[in-house]
Amino acid sequence: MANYCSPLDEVFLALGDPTRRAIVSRLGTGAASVKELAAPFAMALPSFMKHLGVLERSGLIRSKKQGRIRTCELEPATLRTAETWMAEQRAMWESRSDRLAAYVESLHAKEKTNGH
Amino acid sequence: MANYCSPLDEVFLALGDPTRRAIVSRLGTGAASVKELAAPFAMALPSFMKHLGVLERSGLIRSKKQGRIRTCELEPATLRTAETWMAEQRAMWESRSDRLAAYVESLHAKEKTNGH
DNA sequence: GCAATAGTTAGCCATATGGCTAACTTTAGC
DNA sequence: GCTAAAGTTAGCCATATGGCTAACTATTGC
Repeated sequence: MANYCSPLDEVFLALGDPTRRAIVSRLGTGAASVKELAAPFAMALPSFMKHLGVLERSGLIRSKKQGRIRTCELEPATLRTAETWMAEQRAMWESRSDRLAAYVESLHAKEKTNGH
Repeated sequence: MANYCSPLDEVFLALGDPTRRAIVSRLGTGAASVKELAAPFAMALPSFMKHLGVLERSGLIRSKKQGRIRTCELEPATLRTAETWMAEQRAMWESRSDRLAAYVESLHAKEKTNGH
């Protein structure tokens, strides 16, 4: 709560685009240069660089330049924070629905002892 | 790949806002009316309704109106699809880094047998 | 050292997002 | 049936996003 611009904002926003998810996917198989990453996309380089910018700002990827080549790499820890948030939500929902199921169960049991 | 506007787009975009994540969090504890949901936020109702609209469009929540009250509820299956995508990415990255570790390990072993 | 390669910067454009107010529409309650 | 409550619709505004072209910078390789 009191999320005054959480890093999660940037992470989820970054993942909310198919191009960027594809980049993350690709980087899951190993580091790559900007040119390699851009190759599959029918998009001008500057447009593509913006996507990389968003990903890097979010912390999902890291990059460094050696000579004229910039190499990008996944930062799995960041992906992890998002996964964790979602797991927490699911846990909350599941514990609640477990209690609900237990309650419904207890109603059934009561009904039975009442011979109804 | 070939993500011509995947539902994941909407889901991740929806989660990329603290207000909307808070709503999801709140709904994890049980269904609620629009007014109840809106109460914690210093925001005009129409603005708040837009957030609900985004969440519903993404499939993360469901709502129905009875009388003058609209009740919103979490759709955990949708949250699940996003969690699954992330788990897949992690799996990919981990299997790759496992192979990498194994490779490094094999190099060490080789070095050892070479008496170096 | 000159040309090609790999990025980068600047600036334009259309559309989407996230906020607002004001006015309207149903219900629910007295 | 009139008022208050709970949403909804319409329309405005500023900023962000995602795309482009054109022009520039810095390395590399011959």
